[in-house]
Amino acid sequence: MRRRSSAKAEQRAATMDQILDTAEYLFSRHGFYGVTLKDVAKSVGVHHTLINYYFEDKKKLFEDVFARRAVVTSQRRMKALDDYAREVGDSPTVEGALRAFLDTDLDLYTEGGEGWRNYGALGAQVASTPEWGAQMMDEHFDPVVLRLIGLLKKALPECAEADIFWGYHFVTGALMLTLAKTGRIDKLSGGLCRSDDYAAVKERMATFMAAGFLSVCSRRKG
Amino acid sequence: MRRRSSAKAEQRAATMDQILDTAEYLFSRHGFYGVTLKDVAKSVGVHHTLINYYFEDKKKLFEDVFARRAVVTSQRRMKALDDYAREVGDSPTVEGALRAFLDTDLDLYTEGGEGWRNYGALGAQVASTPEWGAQMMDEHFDPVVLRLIGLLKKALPECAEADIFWGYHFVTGALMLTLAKTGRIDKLSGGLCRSDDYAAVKERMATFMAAGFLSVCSRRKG
DNA sequence: GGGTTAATTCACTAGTGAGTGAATGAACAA
DNA sequence: TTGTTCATTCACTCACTAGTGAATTAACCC
Repeated sequence: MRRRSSAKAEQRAATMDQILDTAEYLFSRHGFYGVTLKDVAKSVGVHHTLINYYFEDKKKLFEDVFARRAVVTSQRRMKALDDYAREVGDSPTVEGALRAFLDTDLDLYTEGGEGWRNYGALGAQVASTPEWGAQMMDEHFDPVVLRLIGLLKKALPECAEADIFWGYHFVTGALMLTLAKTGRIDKLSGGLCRSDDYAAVKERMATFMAAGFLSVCSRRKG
Repeated sequence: MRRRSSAKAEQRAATMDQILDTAEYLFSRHGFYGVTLKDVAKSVGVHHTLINYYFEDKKKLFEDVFARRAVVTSQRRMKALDDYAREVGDSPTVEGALRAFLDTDLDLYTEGGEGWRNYGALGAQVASTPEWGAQMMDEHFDPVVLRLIGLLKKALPECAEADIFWGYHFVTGALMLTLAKTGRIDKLSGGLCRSDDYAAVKERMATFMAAGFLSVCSRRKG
């Protein structure tokens, strides 16, 4: 007989999700070392040792927080890139590939609610953490990034490989700072632009970056 | 009579510099909360309470670390922008302005030795820290950034202001990820590109970003 | 309803955090 | 040489850290 999820199992899942959500929020704001298990527990309204019960230790909690959504965004973008590649057959454009990669993600952060926005800020922190951050990025995002780079190479067959990798590096830097949502552009622009206006970024980013790739890659041919 | 700096004063300055250098290194790798005053003191070879003696408290130490070089890079870039503006009179180009801003800084990180490279990684972290990071960036870098934006507006008189601010946002994101020096691009590119190869970045960045600005700003005119 | 299992809390350990105020000792000035 | 100044250390406080193992409570199943 198929097991209908019991009240216990539901409670378990709900509590774990609450812990993950809260930890995600706090980690995204204060970083790994800036948050204690007690902070998380207190905010959830639960005894702090319960977190050890569910997540083994603090590091594991952080990794679980990161992995939970990394899987989702990674798969989503992979699918978008696959769809795009199928759609255009053998002739992708730089902007088309970047749109599949960037717009898909920006939509997610726009529509995904607060949780996704917190995760974005967390990802931005992880991405610029030399310690174990780069390694976590590698583990979760290498496949989809290499898929994008494959398409870019196809779109720019004459282009030096290094130019494409550095171009991707610029793209990801810009994306990470966007997701960090620090509020800096708000003050800098006197309120004209808003850190959380992902639609404004989506409107500009792929176009901007595509032109960058083209100019760098054509520069040698003068 | 002018005071010749005594052995004591020299010692004082030397010790403070050592503490600043060490704190800079550690903070850049583990973040504010990931470093204890004892870590710093131990690494310098001094009692941990000496740091309180010189720097009041931990937060103040961090701010002093950040401010020490922020002043230098800010002034340097301001001068480079002024020089460039004078040189070209009333008709700057996007790429020219970006070169004055970016290349000047990248040279500094290339030639400035290990201290500057650590500071770069620290700055990258600060820039993507929502907490007090954005505020520190504001305080130290708003003038030079607004100077750059002034030149970009002149170079792109038809361009919407928001496009220019978002363009700057992309530029700074890319620069920060470069300075973070996480090693990610090394693995991703299979060793073809190196995180610490600022010369490679300098070679491409201004060109890349200038083309981005131009394409976004001309997009509306179809 | 009673034994079983799992979620949650409790009491505790062993260690670390930043910071303070008094003590030490060495350069300094007269 | 003697009293002063100041860099540095020392002894200590108080609060907090992650984590463990036992105790408690509540759902579950027959």
